[in-house]
Amino acid sequence: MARTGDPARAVTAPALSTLDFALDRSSPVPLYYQLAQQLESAIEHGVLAPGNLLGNEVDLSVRLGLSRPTVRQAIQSLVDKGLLVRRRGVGTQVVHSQVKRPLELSSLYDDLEAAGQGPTTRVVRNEGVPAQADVAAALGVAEGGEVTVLERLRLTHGQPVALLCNYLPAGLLDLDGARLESTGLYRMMRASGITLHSARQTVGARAATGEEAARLDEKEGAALLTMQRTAYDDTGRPVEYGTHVYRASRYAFDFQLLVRG
Amino acid sequence: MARTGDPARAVTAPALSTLDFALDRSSPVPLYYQLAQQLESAIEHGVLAPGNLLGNEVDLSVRLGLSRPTVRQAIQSLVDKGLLVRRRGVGTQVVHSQVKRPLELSSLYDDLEAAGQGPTTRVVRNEGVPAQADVAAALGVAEGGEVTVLERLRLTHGQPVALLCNYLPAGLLDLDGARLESTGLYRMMRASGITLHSARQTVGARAATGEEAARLDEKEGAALLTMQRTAYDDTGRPVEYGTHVYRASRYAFDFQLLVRG
DNA sequence: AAGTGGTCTAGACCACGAG
DNA sequence: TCGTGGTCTAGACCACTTT
Repeated sequence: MARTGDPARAVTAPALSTLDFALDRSSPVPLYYQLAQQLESAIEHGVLAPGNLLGNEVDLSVRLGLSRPTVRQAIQSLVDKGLLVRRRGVGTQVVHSQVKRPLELSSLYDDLEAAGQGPTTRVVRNEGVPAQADVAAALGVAEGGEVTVLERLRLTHGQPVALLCNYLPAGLLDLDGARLESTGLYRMMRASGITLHSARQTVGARAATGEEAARLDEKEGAALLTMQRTAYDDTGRPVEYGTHVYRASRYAFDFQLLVRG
Repeated sequence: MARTGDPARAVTAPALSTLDFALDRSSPVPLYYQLAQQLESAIEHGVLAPGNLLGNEVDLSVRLGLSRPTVRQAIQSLVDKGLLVRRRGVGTQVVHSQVKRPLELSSLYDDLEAAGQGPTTRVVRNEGVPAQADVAAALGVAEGGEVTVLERLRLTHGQPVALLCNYLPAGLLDLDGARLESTGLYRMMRASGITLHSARQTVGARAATGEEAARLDEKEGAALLTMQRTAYDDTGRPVEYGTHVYRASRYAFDFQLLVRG
């Protein structure tokens, strides 16, 4: 299956002309967004194959009955996602395979969004405490001020995978234990109108202490993966600070980086 | 230093009206980009403080002698970077402190862009070899086809930090050993006209083998941080596949995630 | 009611890359 | 030379938030 050279045969997608984009002008969903979604779906389903040209923007806008800026906005959003490439004098083409789903920041979502079927969560601790120095600094509150501490043990298939310790500003959220075990922290935040925007993470490794080993069913000294994270909402306010420890034998971070042009 | 509530006093930046944005219409640099840079600089230097309103887009465009879409494009780019927040009916304001520099994908750049003063690199191996199965799959070449293998030892302050093993498609690059040690892989790629676009990474941990321990000046069984990465250029073509091992006692990944709206 | 950003239009000219 | 995307304009109407 040699796929070495193959100089990106630039064929205009034959299906594109017959592809019917259903644009609903009465819908509250923006036109550029409708178009972007349908293009993305066409790429995902292989209707638009890697290397296919999209046809120039002017023609496309005429055929769709949209203005060129609107079509550009749709295309641009897919370029940002890494699905399309624009080249002056050439055209817009579907990116050369690979790298399908950018994984939606999996490490962040996996951790905050419990749910699913395999993974379960046991809430070990959930109470208000005075903030230690590092917590206070991360959450932007006074040292000794009240914060909520949340300790959870995460398991998959009955086996422990991670120890999660999170701190939240006091009163940010109603942390019902039962819902936490079934719903996950991230969904509870979202349901409370908190929009996550960015997070700063540090990922490292170290040997397990005796207590960690006992809780995670590892031997003392086993390699653990550690992660510290501070998450911010869309106003830049810190909403979560956490220290997580993972069994390296059962867990790894898997994520996609996009280089900003 | 309690900075708890402080309900984001929405004050229009007093300095904004006197801020002189120097827009050069004869410059090849796009106007929206010039504006974005100057806004970013103003935010960075504290001229625009967190929470400050930017003033509405229409006024701003009139005052700058630009059209509204152009001003919007500048603002949007800073919103994407997480420096500004837009709210309907409210306005655009500087994000509420924290999270200044998104670190420019440091883990990727740190690794590829050697240079600097502290870190040095020793090239241990640099030759063409037949691709093993995992390498072939990652780089999209035939199994057994020729690829370039590159093994490097990275040191800071004379101490070993990491073992880097990278595979590149054969003939992609002129890998001059001397330049590799001083310049770094990433810069050499960029100089060859290769534009990095995205990368897929897996970060984990494990205990050091005897050989790794010897090379990294650790004890056998010490916790190591591991990373596998496949990097792609802007056409989606894989340009690098690597397996890296770091001394956990001296290295951690530090990066910023932006949640895509 | 007033003000804000969100979307959309119908043009225009330019710079770059391919042939 | 010609076609492509890159940039820019000067409007318009709408939805949402605050007062």
